[in-house]
Amino acid sequence: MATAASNPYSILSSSSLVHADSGVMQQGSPFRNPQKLLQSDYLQGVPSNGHPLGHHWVTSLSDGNPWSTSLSTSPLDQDIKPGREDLQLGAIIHHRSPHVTHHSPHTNHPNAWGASPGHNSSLTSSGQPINVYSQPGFTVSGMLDHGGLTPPPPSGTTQSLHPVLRDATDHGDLGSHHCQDHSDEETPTSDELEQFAKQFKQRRIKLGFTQADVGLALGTLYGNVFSQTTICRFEALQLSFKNMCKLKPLLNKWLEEADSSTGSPTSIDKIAAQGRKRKKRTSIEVSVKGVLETHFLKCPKPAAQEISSLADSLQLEKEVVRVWFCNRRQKEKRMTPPGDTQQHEVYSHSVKTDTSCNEL
DNA sequence: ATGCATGAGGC
DNA sequence: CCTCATGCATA
Repeated sequence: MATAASNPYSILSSSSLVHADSGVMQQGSPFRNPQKLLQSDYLQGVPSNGHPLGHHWVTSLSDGNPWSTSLSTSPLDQDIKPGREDLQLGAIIHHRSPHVTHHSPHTNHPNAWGASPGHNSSLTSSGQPINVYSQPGFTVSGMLDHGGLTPPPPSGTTQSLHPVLRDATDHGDLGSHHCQDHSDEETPTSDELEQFAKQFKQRRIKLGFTQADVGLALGTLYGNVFSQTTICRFEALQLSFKNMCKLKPLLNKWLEEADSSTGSPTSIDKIAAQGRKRKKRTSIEVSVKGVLETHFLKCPKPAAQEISSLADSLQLEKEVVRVWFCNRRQKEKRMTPPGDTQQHEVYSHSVKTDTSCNEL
């Protein structure tokens, strides 16, 4: 509690220490499946029970369902913004392509991910001609077909996420001519992404690269640097559908590059790690998290004032609480819903049917 | 592998 | 203030 009480940012006075130790590529853990959900991962798995897969997430979020609403809500597809990194030193000539990943301008609201069980039919809201060429279930994974180097993908996994995978061929309202000539440019299906992520990971490990290596390689090869975190999340399908789609082509290219080059000097230049004032990460105690969780179940989107009072009672900064809710919501929207395969017992917390959760 | 955080866009 | 993409720092 007191750890983050009023601790300002770490000062970077004249003795600005540059910890360039970030070069340590430690984990090369070739084994997957460590351990999952260590904390109470809750999950609003309502008492519906029913599903053998038991993943029935986000039903409670009324407006948070991106698989149909959010994607189409965006007036325009946000294209990639190159200048995200703020390196103030011009010593490094970091040349980057203006828009390398500019593939699908719009018309990509594949909502193929986890359509809410209530079957939302919200596309074609503006009457735009959407015709996705994606096959449900299996598609031609036309990637890396280099000789017989690739082992057969373990396609027999029981962990199938997203039970409700609506196929694009189902659209019959505007001349649904499902042509299947897509490979990697068009929006893939969630299943495709899942397969790719899995293959990607195993190839990466076989080739002896760490997640961090890949992230850096992407930067040098295509101008988009990514962190270990992002690569990790990609492999674990913990990104939003849209985000996954964006990253897939890049990773695909890296994969081709990597396995075509036998022992090539994948030397990458490290861009200077710029020191920025970052707030010390607040460590929220488990008990406090439990309280926040409870509140989240009641109301995932508390009003500002409610956040304030909550923060006050928990002795946390308001900003911390606000951010917690933001992150919690974001987490809810990830591709892999918590506990898709192993659904443990969820405590049936009687959620208030009451839509308003303000108590002030 | 993940929790908390930053920041750009958008209402 | 929110969402969304992304990452430092940490368990």
